[in-house]
Amino acid sequence: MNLSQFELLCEVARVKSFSKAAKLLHLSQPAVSAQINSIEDFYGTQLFERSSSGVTLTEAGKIVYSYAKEILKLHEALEKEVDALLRTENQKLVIGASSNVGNYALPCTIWTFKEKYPSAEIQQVVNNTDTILNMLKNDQIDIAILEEPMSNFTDDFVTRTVSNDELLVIAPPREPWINRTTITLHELKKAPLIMREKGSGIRRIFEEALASWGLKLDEFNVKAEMSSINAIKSTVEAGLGLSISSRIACRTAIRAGLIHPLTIEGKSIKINYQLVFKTKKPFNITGKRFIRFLAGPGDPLFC
Amino acid sequence: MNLSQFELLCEVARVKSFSKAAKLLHLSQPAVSAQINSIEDFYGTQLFERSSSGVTLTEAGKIVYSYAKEILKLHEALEKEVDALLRTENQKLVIGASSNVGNYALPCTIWTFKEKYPSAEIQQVVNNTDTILNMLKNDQIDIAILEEPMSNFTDDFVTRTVSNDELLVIAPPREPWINRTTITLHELKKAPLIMREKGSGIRRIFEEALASWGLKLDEFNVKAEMSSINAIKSTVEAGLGLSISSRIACRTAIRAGLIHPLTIEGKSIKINYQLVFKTKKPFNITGKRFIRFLAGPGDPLFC
DNA sequence: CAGGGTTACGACGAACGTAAACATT
DNA sequence: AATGTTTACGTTCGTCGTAACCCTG
Repeated sequence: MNLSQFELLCEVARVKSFSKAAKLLHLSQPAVSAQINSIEDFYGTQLFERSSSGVTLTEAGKIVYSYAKEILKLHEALEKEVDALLRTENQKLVIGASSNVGNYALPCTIWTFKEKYPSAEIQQVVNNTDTILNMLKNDQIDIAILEEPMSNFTDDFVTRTVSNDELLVIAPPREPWINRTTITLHELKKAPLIMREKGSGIRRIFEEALASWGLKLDEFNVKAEMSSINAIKSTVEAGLGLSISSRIACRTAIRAGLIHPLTIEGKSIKINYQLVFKTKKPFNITGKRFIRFLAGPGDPLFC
Repeated sequence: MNLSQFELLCEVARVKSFSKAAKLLHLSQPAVSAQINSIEDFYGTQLFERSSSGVTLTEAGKIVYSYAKEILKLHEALEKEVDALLRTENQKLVIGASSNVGNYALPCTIWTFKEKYPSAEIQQVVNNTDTILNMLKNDQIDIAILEEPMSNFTDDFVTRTVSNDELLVIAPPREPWINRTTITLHELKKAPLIMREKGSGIRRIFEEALASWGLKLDEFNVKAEMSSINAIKSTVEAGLGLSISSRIACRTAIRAGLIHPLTIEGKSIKINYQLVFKTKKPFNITGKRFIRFLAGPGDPLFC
């Protein structure tokens, strides 16, 4: 038996569904199914009652569940104690992140991480995707979290998808947009558009999406280029144009009614956020833990 | 992290040596080394101080060790509870064993096993190797423990070595043997010899050893064939001849001074005791546990 | 027929054993 | 030399994801 199997079992028991647990653990449903089967095989009895509307713990399952929680708690305490002992050691980790990730997602992630590992010293660097990538190459940062840097990557780097998001068109919250949920590509081409600067991951993803539809950014009515997401939001809010943003970057502004989100009719532009680091990097304990942490249950960035 | 890794760590900590732990856990030394390395990597710090005279726990290692013991204890309690819940279920396991194993090794093994899993119902069948094999084929027993049945086996069976032993020549504890520790092949060929019956694993192993030296049993002076190990020992003790036996079958008689062990000069005949079961066998919990148990630390048969 | 769980299968990585190297006494 | 650990390498087995399938409301 494996601690991660206990974690899986606890997650399944908590959400009462293989498929939901699979999503939360970043696994496929069959993988969860197989793991549960192997655990049941280990204890020689069924632990979950399967039904078409999810699963429930059997009597034996309840026993295993309660002990599994205890064991995991004990192991967390173990990690904390080792942590306390090594407090004097090098626990520093420098994380670089693109604007979207660094400004809107990562702070909460780091906060959760530091709650689990209080002695970790994390330094955060935010810049646009290209700049962060260069810093990673030059060893100025240990690890990066970026919009999917696609294939322009050598074997020297490891990438691992940790979350996903989508691109939105953002508009001022008034006519003609306020009562619409979509915008046609044709409309978007004509509208005044504010873009992020070159080197922005969001901009690149948008351009790649355009390319896949046979379009180029030149054909659009780009009024301004800005490197600050806040500046863009303010500009859109002021009604000076539309822009492109990730959902996470504008979700609070949307909730506050400051800007209005639109999707492009019939299209959807997904973003994968990835962890990137050098293959040969010898991480200290904080680095190893942070990588493990991002692989754990729940969405590490949208927490 | 894995429970078996905790077990390995505890074993290493207990015996303060990678190589000794490897033997006790039926692993190679490099395997233990690699596992410890991977555990140390997980916690981000060294857990054992290596020296040429074994290993000692570091401060961090002591912490991990104490928690590991707790976690394993908790997991044993978990198994016990599941066990109690399933007490009404089918917990029966029929184990067949050859004379050597069944008479001299298995009783203690089963006793230890039942101490760990009190609800297990184990029935033991003892007969010679060939008979036990036939019973296994006919599903009269669930599992067999035998002298290595070599290669005369199909894919339908799984074999797993669980312990080893050696063949001895046993002699009466008086002249001319009492002051000797070895016997030449030439002497053995001439001496009156008492053999186990055909179908005995011990006899087959002896005959195979002879064959590897270019000899046949016909060339020996076989005075009698007996199917009872006790009868053979009594006969040897009475000075009526020499015989061949496994060390485990005669160790108490040797300790009591009733018979005298000899090895064949320049030769050594090893015995591997193996667990054998049908590949497709769907074991109940007792069966699974028994198989796991035999793979655990310590020599399961010479306990 | 849609949501949820299982089965089948190919790919990848972890763990093992063997053998050889290396370190210490 | 002997004992004990590490490194190197090929093999095997476990775990994963994809895709197809099956069951039930």
